[in-house]
Amino acid sequence: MDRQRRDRAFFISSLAEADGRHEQTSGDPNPNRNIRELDFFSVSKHGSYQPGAEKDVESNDNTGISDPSTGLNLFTAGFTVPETDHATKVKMLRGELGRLQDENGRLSSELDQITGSYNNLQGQFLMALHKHAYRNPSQDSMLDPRVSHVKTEDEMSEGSQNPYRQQQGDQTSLVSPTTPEPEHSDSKPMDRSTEMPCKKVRVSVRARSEAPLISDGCQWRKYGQKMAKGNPCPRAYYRCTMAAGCPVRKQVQRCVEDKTILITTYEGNHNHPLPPAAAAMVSATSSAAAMLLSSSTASEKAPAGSNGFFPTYHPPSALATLSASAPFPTITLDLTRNPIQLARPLLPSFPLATTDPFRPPLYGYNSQMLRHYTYAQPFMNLGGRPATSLVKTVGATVSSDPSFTAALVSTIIGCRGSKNLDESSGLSAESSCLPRSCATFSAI
DNA sequence: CGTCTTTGACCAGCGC
DNA sequence: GCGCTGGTCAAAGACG
Repeated sequence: MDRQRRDRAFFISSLAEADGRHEQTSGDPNPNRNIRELDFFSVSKHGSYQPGAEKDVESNDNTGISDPSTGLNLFTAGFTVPETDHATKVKMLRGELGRLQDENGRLSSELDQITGSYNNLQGQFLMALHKHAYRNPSQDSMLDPRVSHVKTEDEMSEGSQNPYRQQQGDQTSLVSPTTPEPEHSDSKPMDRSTEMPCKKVRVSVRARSEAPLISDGCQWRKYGQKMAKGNPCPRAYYRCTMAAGCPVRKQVQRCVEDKTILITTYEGNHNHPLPPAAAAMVSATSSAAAMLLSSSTASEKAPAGSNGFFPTYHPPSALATLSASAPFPTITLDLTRNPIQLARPLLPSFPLATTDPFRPPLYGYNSQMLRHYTYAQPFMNLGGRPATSLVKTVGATVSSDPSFTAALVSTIIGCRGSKNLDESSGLSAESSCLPRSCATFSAI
């Protein structure tokens, strides 16, 4: 392997040398550009390129380079450098460089296709999971039977006896899960089952804020306030006003133990595209939820060993916890904890950037999860309390109940607004998105 | 004047 | 059945 690194270093060094000598004739305004594009090979075992490495070249055995992290043989063509004719040398090196660039582009394209196919398949898999759970509610042994068969919005509307809602024609018709399920009406289209009937799954976000609200990018209208038992601070009720009939509601209340902590609980799916900040909020929650949902399976797939860059997998529950014992299954995203403690344990054994093709394969995570994880950390406050972990229990619980997993995914990850994540928020891999996502959780 | 917040009342679920 | 609690409504007031 060391020999291979030296060969690569020699090749790059030779190319730079030759390119520099003929820079004036090549007409290339950026003579180092090509070298930079290949420079990902130059990392030595010490983590940096060794300028003098080429001096240690003992021989060029033309065996090629097989990078174990990619399984690719990117330097297979054996070539020798004539020492007498620089023009021939440059010509050959340029030809080799062009070939490698073509191959690099082709591989990048293939990687994009594979990544896209993977994400597509994962989406189909989650959809299939959800449909299966919806059609087989009897298998929901873990959950409270009240939630085991989650009603569609139409079913819930039909079952509502609330005169206010009937009067207003509120399509969202939030009905308590204990409401008896109405008889099915043939007049209701059955294809509404695809609408992810999992409204009652909730996402709770804990964040330190002296302000009465945290800004999450959506527009909210306060419609009520109540004193909750056991908490001297009132609980405020908000509904989303970004679109008519948007069923999303949230509750805001201060933590009884620490009044600097604001607990915001979201419920329902947005029926409209999300603004960038809100999309970032959803994405952060999705990230935590996704990792939570994948914790048990990912831990099985994680590689046995670890190194400094790909640490051994730890469940993400230090940040996100999930409770199925509550009246509604609730994911709690705790942003009050110390990010330094959380950064490594949250980081599963997968690459963070899918744009880098020279990383190990994805262990059950799609690119959105990975990207969102990377920027989910900055808005965590410092100075939090020690992290607690419910994860193993949660992970086992979630993995043992596909219906709950599907419901959770469809509510938080597969919500109708979430498809706008990357479109509206620009939450691609660009690091420039970080400040915006951070602002998502800033106090207003 | 339109929008938003406040707040008392109402409703449903749950436990006793 | 009754009381408690959580959630919601809508009239009234505040605000720009």
